[in-house]
Amino acid sequence: MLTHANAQLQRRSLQHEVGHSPVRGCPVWTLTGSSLASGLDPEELSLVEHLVSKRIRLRRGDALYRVGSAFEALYAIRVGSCKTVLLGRSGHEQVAGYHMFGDIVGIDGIASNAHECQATALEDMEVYPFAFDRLENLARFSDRFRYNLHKLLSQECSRAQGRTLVMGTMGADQRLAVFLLDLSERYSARGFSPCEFVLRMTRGEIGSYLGLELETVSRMFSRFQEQGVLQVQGRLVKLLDQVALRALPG
Amino acid sequence: MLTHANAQLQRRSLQHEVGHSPVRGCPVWTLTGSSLASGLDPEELSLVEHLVSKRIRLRRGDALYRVGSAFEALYAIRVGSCKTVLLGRSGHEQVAGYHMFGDIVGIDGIASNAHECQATALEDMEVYPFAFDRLENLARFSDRFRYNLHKLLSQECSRAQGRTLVMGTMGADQRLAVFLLDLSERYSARGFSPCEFVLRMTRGEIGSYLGLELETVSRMFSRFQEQGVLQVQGRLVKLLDQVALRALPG
DNA sequence: CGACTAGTTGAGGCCAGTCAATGTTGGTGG
DNA sequence: CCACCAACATTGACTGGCCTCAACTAGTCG
Repeated sequence: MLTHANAQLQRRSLQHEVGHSPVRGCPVWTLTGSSLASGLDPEELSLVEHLVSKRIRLRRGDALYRVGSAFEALYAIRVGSCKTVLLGRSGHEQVAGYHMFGDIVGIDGIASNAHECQATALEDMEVYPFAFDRLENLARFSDRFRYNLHKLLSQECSRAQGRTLVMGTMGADQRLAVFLLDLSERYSARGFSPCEFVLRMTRGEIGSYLGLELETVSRMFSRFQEQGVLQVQGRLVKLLDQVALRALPG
Repeated sequence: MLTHANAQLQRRSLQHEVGHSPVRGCPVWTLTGSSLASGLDPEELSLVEHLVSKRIRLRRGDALYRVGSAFEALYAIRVGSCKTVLLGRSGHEQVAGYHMFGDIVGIDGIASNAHECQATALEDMEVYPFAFDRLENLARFSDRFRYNLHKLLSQECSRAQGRTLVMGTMGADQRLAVFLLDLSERYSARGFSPCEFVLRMTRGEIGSYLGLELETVSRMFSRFQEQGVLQVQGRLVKLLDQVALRALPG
């Protein structure tokens, strides 16, 4: 109950901050918040906006796309958050990413023209689809937009590569610390508190994302709390000692 | 001695296969072998070729670029192979990738205009630099090339993401199996034997790449040999039972 | 030859996985 | 309003896989 109210509050405060028209308007704020539209002049921005023809609503648990789905578009998240899940053979699955409003998902489909993972809403969502052929077309005319698109793709690489370093060299406590600091930074970049936020994932999903078991994640939360580094109550997390948290990873 | 002769042989046989002009010529074969130039018509191909102005030679151990180097170009590997290494703070480092001739390296620099890892030659190399601003420019005019470029970037993402799955969910034996099968496939795609090849990395580098210690890698090699799955002699690997190897992961 | 690097193998310890029991939360219907 | 249920979370005990430390071998180069 409290957590939900908190989310509401956050959402409202963001809307205020970026000062966008509350509903139905063009998704300017979604885009300017994203890397795709940064630095575009008004004319280019207008072109980008006109790529958006509809808005997709998802309920918690719904899939935006599934493994093997034909790749048609990138999706800008306007409201809510989702996870992307990779399926290993034998049903073994792993959370590949966590995406919040302002993020762009669907990049995994470009390589093979079919999505390689499944995107599942962690809460009710609204996303704007951008047909990829039209994005590519736009990239032909706008130097800046092309640059942004390349940067977006490249950043996705960097992110994934950073994760391999985390998974390959760090212990459970370090991994969780990195995860929390990443969340903190991303919330902060969106105008929210970097010290207090609500997790949208279960312990199991966090563990899957970090290459750990859910029990281990739970234990690490408890240990951090004992050490006074943070405070946890279910999915509500308060970071008390960011310095200590940052000192953990090597 | 034998291994080196083997490499020589392999190299010559490839040259034969793709039928390129043996030396000094334009790097057509390098490009057509790569994803960047696939499907281009002769005119476009010519444009790509003209992007190449020089050839860089590296000796084993030399760095093609270092962490923090200004990002200027992507590099097509004509001869040899290299590793890319990420540096965690506190000097901890991790091998991020292994790249052989026909591959393109340097993508890690796009996101922040500076390289995020270091590329080090594992043997003597020859690479062709492609100034990135000129690549971007070309991407403006050629739809097909733009598509290839996006695909290249996206594939890099997929590769990294696949690695996180390996590192997050698999045991030491499975990781090594995946690694060997990946090598096998890549050699095979270049016209070499998928069953017999020479590793260009030390046990320590393989371990770093897989998130394991060098002793563990060594032990896994020994175990596989005991089981009759493969045969190892130093860096020369012969895959005897690919079925068993493929059955391991998943 | 000696110094060095790469690789193999063994012994022991620790971190995280596994199994299992219990506690907590949120939603549903009597 | 409360009982009930399912999903989520916590905690403990035990196990095992991988890391760590260490000794030894093989090949390389000045």
